[in-house]
Amino acid sequence: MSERRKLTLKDIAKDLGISVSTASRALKAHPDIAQETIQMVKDYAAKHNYVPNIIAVNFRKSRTKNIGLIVPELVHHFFSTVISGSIDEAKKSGYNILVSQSNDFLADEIVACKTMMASSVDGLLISISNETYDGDHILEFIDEGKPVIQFDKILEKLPVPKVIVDDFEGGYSATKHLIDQGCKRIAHIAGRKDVLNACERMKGYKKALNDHQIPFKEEYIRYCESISEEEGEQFMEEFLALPNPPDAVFCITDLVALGVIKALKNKGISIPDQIAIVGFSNWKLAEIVSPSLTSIDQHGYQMGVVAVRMLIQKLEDKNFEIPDTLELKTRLVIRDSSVKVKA
Amino acid sequence: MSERRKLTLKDIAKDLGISVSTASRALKAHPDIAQETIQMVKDYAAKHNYVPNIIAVNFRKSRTKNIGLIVPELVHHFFSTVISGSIDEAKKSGYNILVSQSNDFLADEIVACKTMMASSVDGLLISISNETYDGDHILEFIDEGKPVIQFDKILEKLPVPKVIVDDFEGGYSATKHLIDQGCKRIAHIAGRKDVLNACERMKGYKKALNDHQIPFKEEYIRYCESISEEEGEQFMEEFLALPNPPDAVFCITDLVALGVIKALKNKGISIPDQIAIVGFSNWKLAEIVSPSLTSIDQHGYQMGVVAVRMLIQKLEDKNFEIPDTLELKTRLVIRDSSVKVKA
DNA sequence: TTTGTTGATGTATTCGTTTTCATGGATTCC
DNA sequence: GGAATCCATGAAAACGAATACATCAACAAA
Repeated sequence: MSERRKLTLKDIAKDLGISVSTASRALKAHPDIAQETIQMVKDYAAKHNYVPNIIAVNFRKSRTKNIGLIVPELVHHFFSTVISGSIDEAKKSGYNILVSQSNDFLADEIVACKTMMASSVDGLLISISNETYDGDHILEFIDEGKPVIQFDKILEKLPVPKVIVDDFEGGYSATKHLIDQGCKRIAHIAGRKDVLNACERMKGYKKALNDHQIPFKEEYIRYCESISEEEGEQFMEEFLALPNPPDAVFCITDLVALGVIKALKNKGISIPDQIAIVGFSNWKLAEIVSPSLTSIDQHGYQMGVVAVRMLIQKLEDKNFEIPDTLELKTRLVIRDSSVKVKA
Repeated sequence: MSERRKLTLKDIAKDLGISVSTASRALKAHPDIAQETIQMVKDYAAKHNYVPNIIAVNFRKSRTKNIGLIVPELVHHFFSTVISGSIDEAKKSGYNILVSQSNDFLADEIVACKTMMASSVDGLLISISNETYDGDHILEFIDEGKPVIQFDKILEKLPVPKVIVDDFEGGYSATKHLIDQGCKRIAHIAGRKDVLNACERMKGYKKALNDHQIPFKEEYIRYCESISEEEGEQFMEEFLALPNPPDAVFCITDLVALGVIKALKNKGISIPDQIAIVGFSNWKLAEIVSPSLTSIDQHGYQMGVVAVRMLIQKLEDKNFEIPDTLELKTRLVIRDSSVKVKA
């Protein structure tokens, strides 16, 4: 109904008897413009509720103020935390976040990249899929002069800055915590050997054992393929069948730990007294399961914030050099699944 | 490095010795243009990898192809499902989704609306906060000629189309399911009386009781304020203290059901044999808890898809009339927490 | 031949803002 | 008194695509 055409600079100029350029400059308090003129224009603009046409501005500046964000999965506690952080941080500088998901398929990831390119984002944040071993589709952004930052799941060989969690430290502190609880036979259900994050956690695990004179035993190791609850359950059953079963399990992720808990409950084995458990990622479910699950928090929100902040710095100042790798520390969140009552 | 300036229509026109307008029209196969010319231009464009400058196009058409999406909480299983659906659907038509969250505060919601307005979205999808009883900030979009659709949590009095879940039916089928299991004393932990969804579920609950000649008893009703696990636990304890405790509980949400389960486990009461439980929303946790939780699925993904589809239809065709209210049916997902073994 | 019609293309304007490059008056300097 | 220097402003040209309107040839109808 109120078909009021939007007020433009031209309207202001005409009404005030000045030129469009003066109006434009006055609004940004350009030093060339007289103080009174600036006041006059600003007052007029405020009174008539002038708001610059952002589409025109973006066109003029050839930018969109949109930042692309590609994650493997959107309906996922960790990633939605990251998204939440990036949106909040981007908003502060007037940027928007466009989210897309790869479903952990390379093909979808490539499509997502193309879509982002087509909607002409100013820059890209990406956490790669499990299938991504080559980053040509990502490098295209660089070719177009659009900065890119990788986060969490990264392709190490890509010459693109990275924001990651210190998985090594996380693996170390999870394992050390179990050692501190008096555990001697600590198993590890790991992720795929070709996924970087998983390897780092494994390294942390090994280092912690080593630092405390506990021998590493291959029989206490299993590798997940799909990082599922079912795998956790199955591997735990295998561990229980060993002549000398472990007294603790460090799991690559909370979901796997859930499977482990299920297997132990089925056998009537008490957690943590007989077997202590630590997960990784600190998902919502860690609070929810019983017993509640000790886990490693990855500061997803913070990761989103940091990644966006660096990208925007680069966007606003071409000369800004994004640090090559930024590692966030993890945090051990102790809950019931790992704390042995002191005898 | 490759500082290749982007190919524009002007370049094509010059190289081909035609005018810019002919080039433009040829690319969209305008009927005025000769077939050979169309072919020639298209071939050239394909060969030189011409991609129209979307920022210029959007400017010319005064649109952004961005759709705003405001939810109470982003890190939330149901809402991220909705987001996932809307993003996927929007992508099909070349639209982007800009997500923002209100944290269930009115003030944040207003800010989010302003941000959306400032980034000049073409339309808005919104699920209101718990504090929103007045929609002036939402009507502003209508004033600006930008279509709006409410979804899930809606303000009924707002003259703005709504996509909702049939909460009444959900409440009814949850209750009926418990009745079918042979339960006679069915309690309901409800939501706030001033929240529409909660009331509808309550109505469905009452109707189901009534249809099966079970008297409604106020003593079996509790109202949550914050819809928390703690409330579920506390109210369940209150129920247990009754002279004649319920043999089933229908909870406003899965999280509340979780609290109920916790309370029952503490008391050593068996689920579902002594007390059966049904939740609502079918969050991830429903599969995870033990016993797994019977719940009502709200088809979040589908809701996102539908809402976006209608908004886009309106955007592409001003004359399209969005139906005033679209109700999606719920689905009862039966799990262990409610199925009594037949004696 | 003249007029009308159609088909294919070109010209010019527009969208709203920013920015480069004048312009012209006032002041200062020699 | 003329040149140099400011200062404040305006005029105009971008940015890239879409489009209303103009042109002009070829051909058909009269």
